[in-house]
Amino acid sequence: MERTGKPTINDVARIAGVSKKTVSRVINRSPLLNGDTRAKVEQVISELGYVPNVQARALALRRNFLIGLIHDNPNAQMVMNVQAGMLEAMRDTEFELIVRPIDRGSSTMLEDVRNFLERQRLYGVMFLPPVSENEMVAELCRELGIRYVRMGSATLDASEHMVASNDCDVVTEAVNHLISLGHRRIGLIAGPHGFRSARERRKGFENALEGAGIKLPRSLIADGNYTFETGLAAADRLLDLSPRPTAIFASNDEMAAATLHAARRRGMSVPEDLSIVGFDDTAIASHIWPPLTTVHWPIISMARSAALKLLADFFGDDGNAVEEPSLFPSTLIHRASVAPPREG
Amino acid sequence: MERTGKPTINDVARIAGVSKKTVSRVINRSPLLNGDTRAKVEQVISELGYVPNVQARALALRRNFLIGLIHDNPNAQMVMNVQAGMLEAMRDTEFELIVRPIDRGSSTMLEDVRNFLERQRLYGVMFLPPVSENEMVAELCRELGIRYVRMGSATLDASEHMVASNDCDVVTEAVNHLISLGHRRIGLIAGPHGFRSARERRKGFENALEGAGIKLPRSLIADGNYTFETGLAAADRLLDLSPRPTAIFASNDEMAAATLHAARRRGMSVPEDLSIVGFDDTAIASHIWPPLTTVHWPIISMARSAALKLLADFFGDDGNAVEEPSLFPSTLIHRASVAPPREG
DNA sequence: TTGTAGGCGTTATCAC
DNA sequence: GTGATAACGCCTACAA
Repeated sequence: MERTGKPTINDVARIAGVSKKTVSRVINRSPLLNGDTRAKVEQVISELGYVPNVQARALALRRNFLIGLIHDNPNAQMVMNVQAGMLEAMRDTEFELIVRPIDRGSSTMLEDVRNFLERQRLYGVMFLPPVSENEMVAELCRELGIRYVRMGSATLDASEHMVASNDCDVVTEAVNHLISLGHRRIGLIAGPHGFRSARERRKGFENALEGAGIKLPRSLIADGNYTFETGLAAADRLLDLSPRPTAIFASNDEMAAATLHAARRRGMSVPEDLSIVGFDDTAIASHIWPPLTTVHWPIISMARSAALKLLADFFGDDGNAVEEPSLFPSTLIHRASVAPPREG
Repeated sequence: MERTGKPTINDVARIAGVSKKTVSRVINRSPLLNGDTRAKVEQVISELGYVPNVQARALALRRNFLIGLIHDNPNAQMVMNVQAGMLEAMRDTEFELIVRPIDRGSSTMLEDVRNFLERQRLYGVMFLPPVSENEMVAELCRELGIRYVRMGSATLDASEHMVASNDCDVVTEAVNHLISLGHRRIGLIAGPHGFRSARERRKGFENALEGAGIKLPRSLIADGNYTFETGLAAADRLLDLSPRPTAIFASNDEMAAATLHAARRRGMSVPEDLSIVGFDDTAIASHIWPPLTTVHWPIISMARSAALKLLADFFGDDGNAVEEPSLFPSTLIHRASVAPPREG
């Protein structure tokens, strides 16, 4: 009697003595259903251990319940936080998260994304920086008619497609803080050129100096690549200068940690000989000694919000739902890696 | 003429003047196909931009192309590395990765996993520790007839279901190294009780001391929870002892970093006043100052191997494929956080 | 409130 | 080699 494989809607219908459609109604909680019928069907469902087939459902509904996360981000903690935030929004829904790291750099990157989106026919996708900064992926989504949200360091798209932080302003705030402590020779370890976030943070840095009327020798800007190793090299370049900078703003924590590393390696103490400010507030920032003054951005909230934007149509019978914000202010976290310079 | 939505196999068949089945054969690279027919169909496919619908395919084939990753692991870098390793194995296949963090602790954990597996009908799942150590999830997979692989600190299952490291032995090696340098008072910051990895590492620690005939005061073992905060508290407890330990093995890097943090906070220098060994070789281990001596385990290789085990049936027309290993030896990485004790 | 017929886009069967 | 026809498991019309 028991066929191999799992029971289907037909089995339930047959055993419960009703039509498939009635079972379907039970599954989908149709309101117009006799209580007795429903009870009977539910009874059979639980006896059989029937579970609807999502693939068949997706086919019939012509849409599935998959949300994609596309990223080419080197920061593990950030990606995990994004996943956590998105999954929080998707909790108790039938949506699942499918992750797709891609290779920026690769010449076929855009084709890869296109293939992925076309094949999977996702309900929606989220893009993380830096790939999110690429206008062509947004264009692609529009062409394919697929819901998308981009995460970034500045507003690049319409509100329903964007969650952004205010990198530029918060860096200005951070550097102003250094200036207010008396620092004048402040170094910058910049991020990679292709990254919008790198540009924003650099702009914020320059705005602060300009606002304070400090003229900036070009040599006080060193290029990094958001990695520890490049941060180390950049820090060494800055610390080789004479006179040395008394403070360094590194465009992310990884490079800030490298700066600390470089300073210690040459016997300098932090913050006495050198103040350091990072960006991201990743685990390393609070775990190294001394703990890093850094910029915290609410990644989990941003990701949750992004997922909710993606799911807006799904939740949105009540069109008057509170609209999700698209700008998420970052904040400066004061810790022990910053102090006034030794010699005023 | 253009209907809304994407072209289907029917459109291709109609325009190419062949049957659906022929188109299907082209898609699936059936060998018995006239070259002309194939060329014509491929022409139409590319003109139309036709992409097969994976949901329909999944329905017809009665299996999909999704691999699940189930974890409740607090270590972001580890999870990301696992994802990277699995995706490496899945590259250029039509498989996709769907991630599912779960809440250990939750009383409905097992039910959640069951629902997830039953609904999604995945091709296979990978479990990360610590949930992978739970025998009931393996039991569940067997019951549901779903392919699974577990990752762990010791061999818990048959080779085709397991990728394991040798935590116990490598910790013994690490502690022997400390002993050979002259350390006698060696502290342990243990991991949480529920974790097999915590047990293995503790066992390795005890084996080394026993092997050297060192009797271990109970107070030299402090409990941690694999988090920075608990590591900090545990380290403080050990450093409050008198006499102090001259070396501490922390069961993971997070807690080792915390130990370093605690030591510096009280003005001790590392490794002069205290040697520290961690476990995991996460980014923080090499980035803090001094860089941590720690245990490296080949997570990416393990994850790649695990995915290949999952996909063995799929790849495995050639049954004589090289079998994937299931034991992956970890290695001790010597860095600057270890030195001989100050007073012999 | 419930059931029937037909379709979603693909693959398997088995003729031709 | 190729093509009707019938699954696969569900859902949306439209009837009853």
